[in-house]
Amino acid sequence: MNPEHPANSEAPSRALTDYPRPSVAVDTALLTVVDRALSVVLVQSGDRPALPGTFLHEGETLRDAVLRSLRVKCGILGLEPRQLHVFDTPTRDTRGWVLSVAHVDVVPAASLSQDARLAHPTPVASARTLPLMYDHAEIIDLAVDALRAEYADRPDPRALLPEPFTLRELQTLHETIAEERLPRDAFRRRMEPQLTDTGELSRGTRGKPARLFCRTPWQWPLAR
Amino acid sequence: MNPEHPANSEAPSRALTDYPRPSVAVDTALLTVVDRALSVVLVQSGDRPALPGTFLHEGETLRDAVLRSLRVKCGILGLEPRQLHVFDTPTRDTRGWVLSVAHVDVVPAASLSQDARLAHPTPVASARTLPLMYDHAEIIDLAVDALRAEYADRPDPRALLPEPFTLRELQTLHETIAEERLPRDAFRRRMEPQLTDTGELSRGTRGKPARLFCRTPWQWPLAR
DNA sequence: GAAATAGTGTCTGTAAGACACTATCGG
DNA sequence: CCGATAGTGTCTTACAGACACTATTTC
Repeated sequence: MNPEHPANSEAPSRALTDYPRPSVAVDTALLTVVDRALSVVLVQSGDRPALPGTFLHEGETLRDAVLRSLRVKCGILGLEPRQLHVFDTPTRDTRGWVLSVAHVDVVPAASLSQDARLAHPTPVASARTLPLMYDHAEIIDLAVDALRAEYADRPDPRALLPEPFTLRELQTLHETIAEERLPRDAFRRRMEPQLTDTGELSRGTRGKPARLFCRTPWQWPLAR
Repeated sequence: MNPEHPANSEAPSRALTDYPRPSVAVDTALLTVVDRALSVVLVQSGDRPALPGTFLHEGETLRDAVLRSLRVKCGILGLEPRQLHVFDTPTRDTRGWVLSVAHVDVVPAASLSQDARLAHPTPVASARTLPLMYDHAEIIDLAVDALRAEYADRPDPRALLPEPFTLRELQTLHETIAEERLPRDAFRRRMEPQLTDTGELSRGTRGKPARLFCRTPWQWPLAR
């Protein structure tokens, strides 16, 4: 923002609202992991699947608009949306001049199973084959990249796993997000110092019981 | 964007423009390196220094708005703005509801010395002490972080150095951006494979003449 | 006991930092 | 020759990947 706006440079007495303004929307790639598949929540929008989104209301922050759209369209609460990119092609929406601020958010699958009519988790591999609207395929790619970057060095930073969990469960989650196998010993060496050992062991599983861990309140930059 | 917009869900016949819309601005941290100092271009805006910015015009992309603001306010052409973040606090501008899309762009110092009345490169360390407007201090921090990330692994990706250049010149530039000394041999080992040797040598300098290099058209991901 | 999984130890290759040494210019 | 800078070689340390071995449970 800058005071050298139209109201100053052309006609100081005119209000900002005398100049054309775009509609501003938010669209969110809500990611989750169901059954070892990295998935994105799609809603039905007219004849096509689409990411949940809404228009920004007056006096509302982008974050609040995202949370509102997820609440209304997916019945989801309490998340941490993160901005990805503003899509601004003037012709991207046939109804008029619309900017869309793409977001990513992440939620455990257990939190969204309330109403399958509203929220439809779809594996991202399948979603890529669907006729999505506007820039939604691109938003999904940006969201997945952002999630992978978050999970590259830290154990489950978005709290997808219920605590406590074993290292095996953590590794399976990270492999699902990375979409590749990870070396077991290197994974353990990197993650174990960042976890808190509960002292308890898993029970009822096949094989040797595994130690159970909790997430450690985040420390910068991997304190020693 | 999503068809479940107000015009659909509340009153199908009403147009998008019947609903309140924000003004959308762009603000750009235009970074450069002058005289071994990482600097940001400030313009005078009313009584305060500020980042160059403008309001988005109808039918214009954010990129074009950034380029227009740099052209009009700094006399600069031909750059590559990159989005950083959308600032959306409803009360951040006293004149009304204004969103600002923060950008970073980078330009060689030689390209902006045309009109000192318009463009004022200021070392970022000094800029941090100034009473900047709105969120501009935060934008500068985001811009510097983005620039550092770009320069961490690649030789002068924003083409700040005129070609050809010596490894010493390249290292001095990278040290200025990182604001720390870099180990000479490790820097050489990492950067030299990513450069093209011109076969020429520097002349007229003190000490042994250095080989002159050009940037190599970018290869992913450091091909071997 | 067999199968399965957890946890640990060791070797090797790579890359970075530290350091030293040689090479070649201007003065 | 001297100072200064360029360029190269080597040693050490850190860490990731590969691999193997031991430990402890269920069936």
